[in-house]
Amino acid sequence: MSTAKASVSSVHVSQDRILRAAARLFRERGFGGTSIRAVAQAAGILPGSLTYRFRTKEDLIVAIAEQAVEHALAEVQSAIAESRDPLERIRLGMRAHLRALLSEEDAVPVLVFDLHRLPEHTRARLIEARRPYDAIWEGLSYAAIGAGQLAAGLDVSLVKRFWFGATNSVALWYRPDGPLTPEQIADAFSTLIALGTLSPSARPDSLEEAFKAIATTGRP
Amino acid sequence: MSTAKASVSSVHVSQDRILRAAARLFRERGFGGTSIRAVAQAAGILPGSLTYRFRTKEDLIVAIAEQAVEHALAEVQSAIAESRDPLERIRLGMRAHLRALLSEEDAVPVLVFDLHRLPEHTRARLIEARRPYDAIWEGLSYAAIGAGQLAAGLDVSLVKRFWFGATNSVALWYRPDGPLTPEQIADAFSTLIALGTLSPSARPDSLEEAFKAIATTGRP
DNA sequence: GAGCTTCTTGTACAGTCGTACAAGACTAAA
DNA sequence: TTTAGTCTTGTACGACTGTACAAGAAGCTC
Repeated sequence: MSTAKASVSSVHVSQDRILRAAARLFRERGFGGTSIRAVAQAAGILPGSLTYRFRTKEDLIVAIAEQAVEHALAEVQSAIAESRDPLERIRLGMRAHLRALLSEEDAVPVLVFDLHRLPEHTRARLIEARRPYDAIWEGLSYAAIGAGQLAAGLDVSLVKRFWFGATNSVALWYRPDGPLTPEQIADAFSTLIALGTLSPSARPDSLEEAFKAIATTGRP
Repeated sequence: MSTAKASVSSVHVSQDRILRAAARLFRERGFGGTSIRAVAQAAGILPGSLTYRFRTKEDLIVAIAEQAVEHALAEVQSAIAESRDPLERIRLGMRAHLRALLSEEDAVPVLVFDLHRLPEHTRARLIEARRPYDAIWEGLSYAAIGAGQLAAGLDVSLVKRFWFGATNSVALWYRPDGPLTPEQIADAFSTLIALGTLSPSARPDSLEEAFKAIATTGRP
């Protein structure tokens, strides 16, 4: 990869076309359900050329993952730069995350949904590729906790899984011609996770009590 | 399927073994990544026998989906029978849903995560199979709204997607030997979506205002 | 145990899979 | 224009794919 990067711009474009085509197919049919030949055809090259660029199918999906991280990372970083308020930065970051997830960059959903069914070795490479992205969210979370904006007693890693799970799953039902824009969905989800859904009359007196009651004890 | 059901019990068991083996493989490797032969071997029969029972690969995944719905439906129905309070019934139902998702019945995650990448025709058959399950949740939602337990102004279908998205995604990271039981996770998620995550001091005065502000306008 | 149905077996087919590689076509520097 | 390096092509390999089917085994009813 790095050797190719040192080369001419026309090569780069082509590389990108291959990755886009592959990401789209992986997203639509899954990793196992997509053939090298199908990727090559979608990219407008012959299978042999694809093998030359990516020696194995695994190399291909790892390259896609790296592109996905690069893309999402850039989106999120530029989005959160708009504000200094930790909570607002999370909201803006989630907007960007969802935008990246739903954009034509099919690479992101591939990284989200195909990770768990890849060979162990490949999965490890992809998780490694995703690291910088995980790190940025780690930072955003701690900032909001430090500022006291999130309720005391919350299991932050569980909340993170909750939120990302909900947000990522938008890719499973979102249609570009649907009634809501990605930004609207992201904002709606941000509000839901911030405020909850109970009507005021049905809420308990002490939030702290309620939060401390959940998930504090482990397995029997 | 119905013809086989009229037969002997030993046949039934075998049918179930096939579906379990197939579901596990589909879950692990995806639909496209799993071969008929692999399923047959995992079930302890020869490929020919599998073809006899399920004429095509599509028939196989549809049968798995039907089993998934049957299983999850039974779990949820027996769980919600424990209470008459609409909100509590939703909490109990979600517990059951998550239990079904994480149980050894791999069929449920297959239905959740593989749906969107199947051929259109197959997808339609699976959505049809899932109908009774969707219906029961529809009923649970409306009951809670009718009882005024959910905040006014909420987009209920969006909340449903939010909650199911978060809950279903547990299957992507849950490990049986992890620190939390499915029930604990389900309850934690129920609390989160009920109460939100903001600290009391960071909450706005009027919930209604906040909820009405989200996702009420459509695309530009 | 005869007769009928249900299921399993083993093998076969035509097609596709991931990958390899010699041979040729490009491109850029010398 | 030569040379060296990069990339594409076309073809090939053995393994595997989903499905089909004749032949036989097993089970149930009478």
